[in-house]
Amino acid sequence: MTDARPPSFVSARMVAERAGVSRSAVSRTFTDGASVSDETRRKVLRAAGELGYHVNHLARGLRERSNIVCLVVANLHTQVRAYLVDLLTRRLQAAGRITMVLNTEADTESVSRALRQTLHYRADATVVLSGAPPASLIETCLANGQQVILINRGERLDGAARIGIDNALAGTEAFHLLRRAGCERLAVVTSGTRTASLVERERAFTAAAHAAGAEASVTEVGPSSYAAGQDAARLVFGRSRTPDGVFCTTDLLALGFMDVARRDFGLRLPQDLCLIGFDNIDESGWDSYRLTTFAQPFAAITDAVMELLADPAAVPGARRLIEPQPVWRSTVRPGRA
Amino acid sequence: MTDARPPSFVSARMVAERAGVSRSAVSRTFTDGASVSDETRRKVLRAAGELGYHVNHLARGLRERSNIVCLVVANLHTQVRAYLVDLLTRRLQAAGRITMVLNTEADTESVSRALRQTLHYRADATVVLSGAPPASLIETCLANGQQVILINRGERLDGAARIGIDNALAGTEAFHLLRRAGCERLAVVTSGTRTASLVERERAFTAAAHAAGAEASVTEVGPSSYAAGQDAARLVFGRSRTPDGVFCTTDLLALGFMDVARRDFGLRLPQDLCLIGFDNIDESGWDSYRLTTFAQPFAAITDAVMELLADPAAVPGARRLIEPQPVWRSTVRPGRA
DNA sequence: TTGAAAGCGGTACCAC
DNA sequence: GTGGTACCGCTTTCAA
Repeated sequence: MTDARPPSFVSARMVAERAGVSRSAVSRTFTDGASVSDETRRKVLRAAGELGYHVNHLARGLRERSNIVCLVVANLHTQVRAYLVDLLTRRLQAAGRITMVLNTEADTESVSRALRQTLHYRADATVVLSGAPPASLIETCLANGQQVILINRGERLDGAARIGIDNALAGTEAFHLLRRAGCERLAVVTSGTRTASLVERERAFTAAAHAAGAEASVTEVGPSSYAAGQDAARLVFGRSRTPDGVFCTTDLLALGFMDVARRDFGLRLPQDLCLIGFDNIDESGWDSYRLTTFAQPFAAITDAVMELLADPAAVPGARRLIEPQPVWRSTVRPGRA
Repeated sequence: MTDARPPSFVSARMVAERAGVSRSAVSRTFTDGASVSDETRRKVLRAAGELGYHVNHLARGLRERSNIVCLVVANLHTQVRAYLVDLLTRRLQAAGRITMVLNTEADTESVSRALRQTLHYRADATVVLSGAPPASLIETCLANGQQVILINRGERLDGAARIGIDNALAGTEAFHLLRRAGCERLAVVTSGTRTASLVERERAFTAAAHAAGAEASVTEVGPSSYAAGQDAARLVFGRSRTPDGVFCTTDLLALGFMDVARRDFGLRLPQDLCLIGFDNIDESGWDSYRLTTFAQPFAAITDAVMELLADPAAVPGARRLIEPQPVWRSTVRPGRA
C-alpha cells in the first residue's frame, strides 16, 4: 500500500486484470441473463469484492435508460411536500429507480433551471411538484423523450401527464358541511400566494355559497403559515360582521386561526365557530386542535405516478383527478342529517 | 416531422451535423475556457436551441467528477429531516452540485444498499443523515475516492468526516435550567428508538443530576412522536411521585406530553410543571405551546457540510461539534439568577 | 480556430 | 462460455 495517487473509482478493467479474465466476462457477471461459467463468475466476484467494484450506472446510462427520475419541488420543508417526497422516493427506489431532487423556488426561472438539469442528467422522467414550468421547456423535455408528470399544476400541457387533487370538490363539500352544521355567516381564509390549488378551493367554496343563495367573505393573508392564520383571525373577528363558519384553504392557516379565535376572542369550537381546513397535517389531529379537514391523498398520488412511470405510452395527455378524503374531527358541529 | 421513432435525447453529433461543424466544435462551445470563433459558436448555439440540446452530464462524468452528492436519509417526512434536506439540497444546487436522495430505513441493511447506490452512480460525496452504515462499506466508499460525511452518527469511522450536535451540552443545560427554576423532582422522557443523539441527551441530563446530588427518573416510550409523548405523560403522572421538571429529548414528545399534562392532569405550565424539549420545531413556537427548547443548528450543519465538500483534503477524520442554541419561551419559570 | 482521434466505463454482438 | 471489437456521448490531446 505505497500508492500515492488519490484513489478513484475502480473499473471493470481493473477487476478483469485482477481476475485474469476479459472485461466482457466481468460485464457478463454483472448482467442478469448473461452466460458465464461458475468458475469465471467466482473469480470475478472475488476480485470485485477485494477491489470494492461497483458497476458504473452513469456509463451504463449512456446506452440505455438512466433510471433516474427527477423530482422538482419547492418548499421541501413543509409537511405536505415532505410527506410526498418521502413516499415518492421510497416507491421509486423500490422500483429500482434513483431519485434526483431539484429543490427550486416556485418562480418560473428557477423551475426552468431545474428542468434543464433534468435534461443534463438524462432523467427518464421528471415529476414536477411545484412551480409553473414554461410550456416551451416542457416541450423540450418531451422532445428529448422524457416523461413529464405534473402534480397539482394548474396549466394543462399537451404531452405531459397531470395528476391533480379535486380541490373544487373539497371547497364545495366544505360549504355543505358548514351549512349542515347550521352556520350562517360564512368565510374563507386563504393565503396570498395564490397557487392554483388554493384558488380552486376558494372559488369552489364561494361558488357553492352563491349557488345556495348564501354569502361568503374572502380574506387573503400572507403565506400559508400558522402566523398568517393568526393574522387572518385578528382581521376577521375585528370586523363588524363576524363569521360562524370558516373554511381555511390549508391546515396551517386553520390552526393559527383557531388559536387566536379561542385565545384572543374567547370563541369555543364548534359551538361558536365551525372550522374546516385542508391537508390533514399531523398537528390537526393533536388534542389541542382536533381539526376537521381534508386529507391529502398521498398514496393515490404516488400510485398514479408509479403507474405512469411504468407505462410511458400512457403519459401523453394522461389526466388523473383524485378526491381528497374528508376527515371528521371536532371543529364542526354534527349536522342535523 | 414524419419521424415515427420514439424521441430520444439529442446528442452533440446531431447538433454538429445540423450546424455543419465538427463534434469538437460543439463540445468547445459548451466548455468554459475553450476557444471557438464567434461565427462557429453562433451556428452551434442556434442548432442546439432548435434541437433542444443539453450536454450529457452522465457522459461528462465518465472522465471527471460527477458533481453528484448523495444524501442518505431516513424518515424524510419528519420536520427536522425535511428542514435539513431542504437546506442541503438548496445549498448544493447553488454550489453547482446535483443531489441524489436515498431514502432508506434506518437499519444497517437498508443503509448499505443506499451506500452501494452511491457508488453505482459515482457520487463525489455521500452525506449520511440517518442510520448506521457498516464500517466496511464506508471503507469501500473511501477506497473509491468518495468523500463520506456523517451527520449525527454515533460511531467514529476513520476517513469519514463527522458533524455532530453537542447533545450532551443540551442535556446538561436542560438540567441546570430546570434546577434554576426551582424544580425538585426531575424526569427525562425519551423515545424507545434509542438513536445516539437521544441517548446522549438523556445521559447528560441524568449525569448532571447525579453530579448535583439530584435524582432524575427516565421514562422510555415508543417512537419520537406526539402520541408517544402523550403516553409518557399518562405513565409519569400515573405514578406516585410525579415530577415538576421534565426534559423531553424531542419536541414532538414534549408537545404530546404537555397536552396530556394540561388537559388530563390539570397541570399549569410553568407554575406546576416546567418542560424542556429539543429540536425547536415550528409547532413549539405556536401559541398553544410556547415550548422552551433547543434549536437544531441547521445552518451551521449545512455550512460545515459545504465547507468539507469544497475541501476534500480536509475530510479524512474531520470532526465538527456544533452547539444547539437554547430557545427561551414559556414552559420554564425564569430562574432566580 | 478547427477537425480527427483516443479514451472514459459499459454493453452487445461477433467469431472462436 | 469466452475474448475481441464497436459504440454510447462527451472532453481532450494533437496536427493541421
